[in-house]
Amino acid sequence: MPELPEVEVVRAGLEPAVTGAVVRAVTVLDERALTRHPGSGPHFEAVLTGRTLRAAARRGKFLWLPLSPGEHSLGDEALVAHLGMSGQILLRSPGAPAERHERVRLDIEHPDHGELAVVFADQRTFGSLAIAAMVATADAAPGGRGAFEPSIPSQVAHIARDPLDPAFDDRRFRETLATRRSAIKRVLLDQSVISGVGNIYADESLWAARIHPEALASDLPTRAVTRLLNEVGVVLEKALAEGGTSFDAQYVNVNGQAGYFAHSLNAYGRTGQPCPRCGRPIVRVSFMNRSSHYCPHCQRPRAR
DNA sequence: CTCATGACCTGTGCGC
DNA sequence: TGCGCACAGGTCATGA
Repeated sequence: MPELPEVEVVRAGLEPAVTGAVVRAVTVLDERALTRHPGSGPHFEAVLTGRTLRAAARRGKFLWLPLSPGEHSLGDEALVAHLGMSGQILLRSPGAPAERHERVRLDIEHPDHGELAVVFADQRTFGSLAIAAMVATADAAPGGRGAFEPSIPSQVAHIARDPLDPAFDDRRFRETLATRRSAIKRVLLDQSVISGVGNIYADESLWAARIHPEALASDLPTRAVTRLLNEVGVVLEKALAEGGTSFDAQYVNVNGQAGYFAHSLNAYGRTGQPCPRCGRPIVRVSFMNRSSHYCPHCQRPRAR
Protein backbone atom coordinates (compact mmCIF):
# COMPACT_ATOMS: atom_id res chain seq x y z
CA MET A 1 0.00 0.00 0.00
CA PRO A 2 2.13 2.63 -1.31
CA GLU A 3 1.48 6.30 -0.84
CA LEU A 4 1.55 8.36 2.35
CA PRO A 5 -2.03 7.75 3.58
CA GLU A 6 -1.76 4.00 3.11
CA VAL A 7 1.65 3.87 4.81
CA GLU A 8 0.39 6.03 7.68
CA VAL A 9 -2.55 3.65 8.16
CA VAL A 10 0.00 0.85 8.55
CA ARG A 11 2.21 2.88 10.91
CA ALA A 12 -0.73 3.79 13.12
CA GLY A 13 -1.86 0.17 13.20
CA LEU A 14 1.61 -1.06 14.05
CA GLU A 15 2.34 1.50 16.77
CA PRO A 16 0.33 0.08 19.69
CA ALA A 17 1.16 -3.51 18.75
CA VAL A 18 4.93 -3.23 18.42
CA THR A 19 5.97 -0.48 20.83
CA GLY A 20 7.75 -2.19 23.70
CA ALA A 21 7.62 -5.64 22.10
CA VAL A 22 10.62 -7.95 21.98
CA VAL A 23 11.57 -9.75 18.75
CA ARG A 24 11.68 -13.44 19.66
CA ALA A 25 12.33 -14.88 16.20
CA VAL A 26 12.89 -13.71 12.63
CA THR A 27 12.25 -15.82 9.53
CA VAL A 28 13.40 -14.66 6.09
CA LEU A 29 11.54 -16.66 3.45
CA ASP A 30 12.76 -14.65 0.47
CA GLU A 31 15.99 -12.67 0.49
CA ARG A 32 14.69 -10.38 -2.25
CA ALA A 33 12.83 -8.64 0.56
CA LEU A 34 16.22 -7.50 1.89
CA THR A 35 17.61 -5.68 -1.14
CA ARG A 36 18.23 -2.57 0.96
CA HIS A 37 19.76 -4.53 3.84
CA PRO A 38 23.56 -4.46 3.88
CA GLY A 39 23.92 -8.14 4.71
CA SER A 40 22.51 -11.63 4.19
CA GLY A 41 19.22 -13.13 5.35
CA PRO A 42 20.85 -14.98 8.25
CA HIS A 43 22.64 -11.75 9.22
CA PHE A 44 19.32 -9.87 9.24
CA GLU A 45 17.74 -12.57 11.41
CA ALA A 46 20.65 -12.59 13.85
CA VAL A 47 20.88 -8.82 14.20
CA LEU A 48 17.15 -8.37 14.81
CA THR A 49 16.45 -11.26 17.16
CA GLY A 50 16.28 -10.23 20.80
CA ARG A 51 15.91 -6.50 20.11
CA THR A 52 13.05 -4.43 21.52
CA LEU A 53 10.92 -2.37 19.10
CA ARG A 54 10.65 1.09 20.60
CA ALA A 55 8.18 2.93 18.33
CA ALA A 56 6.65 3.03 14.84
CA ALA A 57 7.73 6.05 12.78
CA ARG A 58 7.20 7.28 9.24
CA ARG A 59 8.43 9.91 6.81
CA GLY A 60 6.79 10.00 3.39
CA LYS A 61 6.42 6.37 2.30
CA PHE A 62 9.21 5.04 4.54
CA LEU A 63 8.46 3.34 7.85
CA TRP A 64 10.89 2.49 10.60
CA LEU A 65 10.85 0.82 13.99
CA PRO A 66 13.61 2.18 16.27
CA LEU A 67 15.46 -0.64 18.00
CA SER A 68 16.94 -1.07 21.47
CA PRO A 69 20.75 -1.36 21.38
CA GLY A 70 22.08 -4.64 20.01
CA GLU A 71 25.16 -6.58 21.04
CA HIS A 72 27.33 -5.25 18.24
CA SER A 73 25.61 -2.00 17.36
CA LEU A 74 27.71 1.13 17.67
CA GLY A 75 24.84 3.65 17.70
CA ASP A 76 21.07 3.75 17.36
CA GLU A 77 19.54 1.54 14.71
CA ALA A 78 16.10 0.93 13.24
CA LEU A 79 14.26 -1.68 11.24
CA VAL A 80 13.37 0.22 8.04
CA ALA A 81 10.48 -0.84 5.81
CA HIS A 82 9.32 0.33 2.41
CA LEU A 83 6.23 -1.23 0.88
CA GLY A 84 7.19 -0.55 -2.74
CA MET A 85 4.26 -1.12 -5.08
CA SER A 86 2.63 -4.10 -3.41
CA GLY A 87 4.01 -4.56 0.10
CA GLN A 88 1.85 -5.25 3.14
CA ILE A 89 2.62 -5.45 6.83
CA LEU A 90 0.08 -7.62 8.62
CA LEU A 91 -0.46 -8.48 12.27
CA ARG A 92 -1.35 -12.11 12.72
CA SER A 93 -1.77 -14.62 15.52
CA PRO A 94 1.28 -16.67 16.45
CA GLY A 95 1.67 -19.61 14.06
CA ALA A 96 -0.78 -18.19 11.50
CA PRO A 97 -0.43 -19.85 8.09
CA ALA A 98 1.90 -18.11 5.63
CA GLU A 99 0.42 -15.37 3.45
CA ARG A 100 0.49 -15.91 -0.31
CA HIS A 101 3.47 -13.59 -0.86
CA GLU A 102 4.98 -13.73 2.59
CA ARG A 103 8.67 -12.73 2.54
CA VAL A 104 9.63 -12.12 6.17
CA ARG A 105 8.02 -12.88 9.52
CA LEU A 106 8.85 -11.51 12.97
CA ASP A 107 7.53 -13.30 16.01
CA ILE A 108 7.21 -10.69 18.72
CA GLU A 109 6.13 -10.62 22.34
CA HIS A 110 4.48 -7.58 23.81
CA PRO A 111 4.31 -7.04 27.63
CA ASP A 112 0.57 -6.30 27.45
CA HIS A 113 -0.68 -7.97 24.29
CA GLY A 114 1.32 -11.19 24.36
CA GLU A 115 2.61 -12.94 21.26
CA LEU A 116 2.03 -11.69 17.74
CA ALA A 117 3.35 -12.32 14.24
CA VAL A 118 4.40 -9.33 12.14
CA VAL A 119 4.24 -10.45 8.51
CA PHE A 120 5.85 -8.67 5.58
CA ALA A 121 4.17 -9.82 2.35
CA ASP A 122 4.94 -8.40 -1.08
CA GLN A 123 3.79 -9.64 -4.47
CA ARG A 124 6.15 -7.67 -6.71
CA THR A 125 9.16 -7.55 -4.38
CA PHE A 126 9.82 -3.85 -4.89
CA GLY A 127 9.38 -3.37 -1.17
CA SER A 128 12.05 -4.21 1.38
CA LEU A 129 13.16 -4.43 4.99
CA ALA A 130 16.57 -3.45 6.32
CA ILE A 131 18.48 -2.64 9.48
CA ALA A 132 19.97 0.84 9.23
CA ALA A 133 21.90 3.21 11.48
CA MET A 134 20.16 6.35 12.68
CA VAL A 135 21.68 9.71 11.75
CA ALA A 136 20.82 13.20 12.98
CA THR A 137 18.14 15.19 11.14
CA ALA A 138 19.43 18.30 9.36
CA ASP A 139 16.89 20.59 11.03
CA ALA A 140 17.04 19.02 14.53
CA ALA A 141 13.27 18.32 14.42
CA PRO A 142 11.95 14.79 15.08
CA GLY A 143 12.58 12.41 12.17
CA GLY A 144 8.93 12.01 11.22
CA ARG A 145 5.44 11.04 12.40
CA GLY A 146 5.71 8.81 15.46
CA ALA A 147 9.42 9.60 15.89
CA PHE A 148 10.41 11.25 19.16
CA GLU A 149 14.07 11.83 18.46
CA PRO A 150 15.75 14.16 15.95
CA SER A 151 17.15 11.27 13.97
CA ILE A 152 16.37 9.36 10.80
CA PRO A 153 17.56 6.06 9.31
CA SER A 154 20.54 6.68 7.03
CA GLN A 155 18.60 5.22 4.08
CA VAL A 156 15.83 7.77 4.58
CA ALA A 157 18.04 10.81 5.13
CA HIS A 158 17.74 11.95 1.50
CA ILE A 159 13.92 11.91 1.65
CA ALA A 160 12.29 15.30 2.17
CA ARG A 161 9.76 15.81 4.94
CA ASP A 162 6.16 15.17 3.92
CA PRO A 163 3.38 17.78 3.90
CA LEU A 164 1.74 16.34 7.03
CA ASP A 165 4.96 16.86 9.00
CA PRO A 166 4.82 19.98 11.21
CA ALA A 167 8.48 20.60 10.31
CA PHE A 168 7.78 20.61 6.55
CA ASP A 169 9.46 23.69 5.11
CA ASP A 170 6.92 25.52 2.91
CA ARG A 171 9.33 28.24 1.91
CA ARG A 172 11.99 25.82 0.79
CA PHE A 173 9.42 23.91 -1.27
CA ARG A 174 8.41 27.13 -3.07
CA GLU A 175 12.01 28.05 -3.70
CA THR A 176 12.78 24.62 -5.11
CA LEU A 177 9.78 24.72 -7.46
CA ALA A 178 10.92 28.07 -8.79
CA THR A 179 14.22 26.55 -9.94
CA ARG A 180 12.83 23.38 -11.53
CA ARG A 181 12.37 23.51 -15.26
CA SER A 182 10.43 20.28 -15.46
CA ALA A 183 6.83 19.17 -15.29
CA ILE A 184 5.15 19.93 -11.98
CA LYS A 185 3.97 16.34 -11.65
CA ARG A 186 7.52 15.08 -11.95
CA VAL A 187 8.56 17.41 -9.13
CA LEU A 188 5.62 16.30 -6.93
CA LEU A 189 6.80 12.72 -7.37
CA ASP A 190 10.40 13.63 -6.47
CA GLN A 191 10.71 12.35 -2.90
CA SER A 192 13.73 14.55 -2.25
CA VAL A 193 11.58 17.65 -2.81
CA ILE A 194 8.32 16.61 -1.09
CA SER A 195 7.68 13.09 0.13
CA GLY A 196 4.65 10.86 0.41
CA VAL A 197 3.00 11.83 -2.87
CA GLY A 198 2.70 9.08 -5.49
CA ASN A 199 0.82 8.71 -8.74
CA ILE A 200 -2.70 8.73 -7.27
CA TYR A 201 -2.32 11.72 -4.98
CA ALA A 202 -0.25 13.69 -7.49
CA ASP A 203 -3.12 13.43 -9.99
CA GLU A 204 -5.70 14.20 -7.31
CA SER A 205 -3.83 17.23 -5.95
CA LEU A 206 -3.22 18.66 -9.43
CA TRP A 207 -6.89 18.19 -10.29
CA ALA A 208 -7.96 19.94 -7.08
CA ALA A 209 -5.54 22.83 -7.69
CA ARG A 210 -6.57 23.02 -11.38
CA ILE A 211 -2.99 22.66 -12.60
CA HIS A 212 -1.96 20.72 -15.70
CA PRO A 213 0.41 17.87 -14.76
CA GLU A 214 2.91 18.93 -17.41
CA ALA A 215 2.94 22.62 -16.58
CA LEU A 216 6.52 23.71 -15.93
CA ALA A 217 7.16 23.96 -12.18
CA SER A 218 9.22 27.13 -12.53
CA ASP A 219 6.43 28.80 -14.51
CA LEU A 220 3.77 28.37 -11.83
CA PRO A 221 2.57 31.65 -10.35
CA THR A 222 2.91 31.99 -6.59
CA ARG A 223 -0.82 31.60 -6.06
CA ALA A 224 -0.85 28.36 -8.04
CA VAL A 225 1.95 26.95 -5.87
CA THR A 226 0.08 28.02 -2.72
CA ARG A 227 -3.08 26.34 -3.99
CA LEU A 228 -1.21 23.18 -4.90
CA LEU A 229 0.58 22.80 -1.58
CA ASN A 230 -2.70 23.35 0.23
CA GLU A 231 -4.53 20.79 -1.92
CA VAL A 232 -1.78 18.19 -1.45
CA GLY A 233 -2.30 18.48 2.30
CA VAL A 234 -6.09 18.36 2.04
CA VAL A 235 -6.07 15.33 -0.27
CA LEU A 236 -3.59 13.39 1.89
CA GLU A 237 -5.51 14.16 5.10
CA LYS A 238 -8.84 13.19 3.59
CA ALA A 239 -7.44 9.95 2.16
CA LEU A 240 -5.90 9.14 5.53
CA ALA A 241 -9.20 9.78 7.28
CA GLU A 242 -10.86 7.33 4.89
CA GLY A 243 -8.25 4.63 5.47
CA GLY A 244 -6.38 5.08 2.17
CA THR A 245 -7.13 3.97 -1.38
CA SER A 246 -7.79 0.30 -2.09
CA PHE A 247 -8.61 -0.87 -5.62
CA ASP A 248 -8.22 -4.50 -4.63
CA ALA A 249 -7.17 -6.68 -1.72
CA GLN A 250 -3.56 -5.62 -2.28
CA TYR A 251 -3.82 -2.39 -0.28
CA VAL A 252 -4.91 -3.07 3.25
CA ASN A 253 -4.22 -2.08 6.83
CA VAL A 254 -2.43 -4.32 9.36
CA ASN A 255 -5.66 -6.29 9.83
CA GLY A 256 -6.13 -6.87 6.12
CA GLN A 257 -8.94 -4.33 5.69
CA ALA A 258 -9.33 -2.03 2.68
CA GLY A 259 -9.67 1.78 2.76
CA TYR A 260 -12.53 3.78 1.23
CA PHE A 261 -10.82 6.66 -0.56
CA ALA A 262 -11.21 5.04 -4.00
CA HIS A 263 -14.81 6.32 -3.87
CA SER A 264 -13.56 9.89 -3.40
CA LEU A 265 -11.21 10.01 -6.40
CA ASN A 266 -11.91 12.85 -8.82
CA ALA A 267 -9.34 12.19 -11.54
CA TYR A 268 -7.14 9.13 -10.96
CA GLY A 269 -8.41 6.06 -12.81
CA ARG A 270 -11.48 7.94 -14.09
CA THR A 271 -10.56 7.99 -17.77
CA GLY A 272 -13.59 8.94 -19.89
CA GLN A 273 -15.80 9.66 -16.88
CA PRO A 274 -17.11 13.19 -16.31
CA CYS A 275 -14.94 15.67 -14.42
CA PRO A 276 -16.81 16.26 -11.13
CA ARG A 277 -16.24 20.01 -11.59
CA CYS A 278 -17.11 20.71 -15.23
CA GLY A 279 -18.62 17.47 -16.52
CA ARG A 280 -16.21 17.02 -19.42
CA PRO A 281 -14.38 13.70 -19.71
CA ILE A 282 -11.20 13.01 -17.75
CA VAL A 283 -8.34 11.98 -20.04
CA ARG A 284 -5.45 9.63 -19.47
CA VAL A 285 -2.03 10.23 -20.97
CA SER A 286 1.25 8.37 -20.68
CA PHE A 287 3.82 10.22 -18.59
CA MET A 288 7.09 9.03 -17.05
CA ASN A 289 6.28 5.42 -17.98
CA ARG A 290 3.03 5.60 -16.04
CA SER A 291 -0.33 7.36 -16.36
CA SER A 292 -1.58 10.86 -15.71
CA HIS A 293 -5.29 11.53 -15.36
CA TYR A 294 -6.59 15.06 -15.61
CA CYS A 295 -9.36 17.30 -16.91
CA PRO A 296 -8.17 19.12 -20.04
CA HIS A 297 -10.78 21.82 -19.50
CA CYS A 298 -10.11 22.62 -15.83
CA GLN A 299 -6.37 21.97 -15.95
CA ARG A 300 -4.76 24.14 -18.63
CA PRO A 301 -1.03 23.96 -19.43
CA ARG A 302 -0.64 27.61 -18.45
CA ALA A 303 -1.79 27.72 -14.85
CA ARG A 304 -3.37 30.79 -13.37
C1' DC B 1 24.07 19.91 -10.15
C1' DT B 2 19.50 18.81 -13.10
C1' DC B 3 16.83 16.05 -15.97
C1' DA B 4 14.93 11.85 -18.34
C1' DT B 5 14.82 6.97 -19.05
C1' DG B 6 14.84 2.17 -18.14
C1' DA B 7 15.49 -1.77 -14.82
C1' DC B 8 13.80 -4.25 -11.14
C1' DC B 9 9.30 -8.07 -10.20
C1' DT B 10 4.59 -10.68 -10.20
C1' DG B 11 0.00 -10.81 -11.45
C1' DT B 12 -4.37 -9.59 -13.86
C1' DG B 13 -7.32 -8.42 -17.57
C1' DC B 14 -8.05 -7.58 -22.28
C1' DG B 15 -8.17 -8.46 -27.38
C1' DC B 16 -7.32 -11.74 -30.80
C1' DT C 1 -8.90 -22.06 -24.09
C1' DG C 2 -4.54 -19.98 -24.86
C1' DC C 3 -1.21 -16.39 -26.01
C1' DG C 4 0.83 -11.91 -26.01
C1' DC C 5 0.58 -7.42 -24.52
C1' DA C 6 -0.47 -3.43 -21.62
C1' DC C 7 -0.79 -2.05 -17.21
C1' DA C 8 -0.43 -1.64 -11.85
C1' DG C 9 0.12 2.33 -5.87
C1' DG C 10 7.81 3.07 -6.29
C1' DT C 11 12.66 3.73 -6.15
C1' DC C 12 17.14 3.67 -7.84
C1' DA C 13 21.14 3.67 -11.08
C1' DT C 14 22.86 5.51 -15.06
C1' DG C 15 23.43 8.20 -18.76
C1' DA C 16 23.34 13.00 -21.19
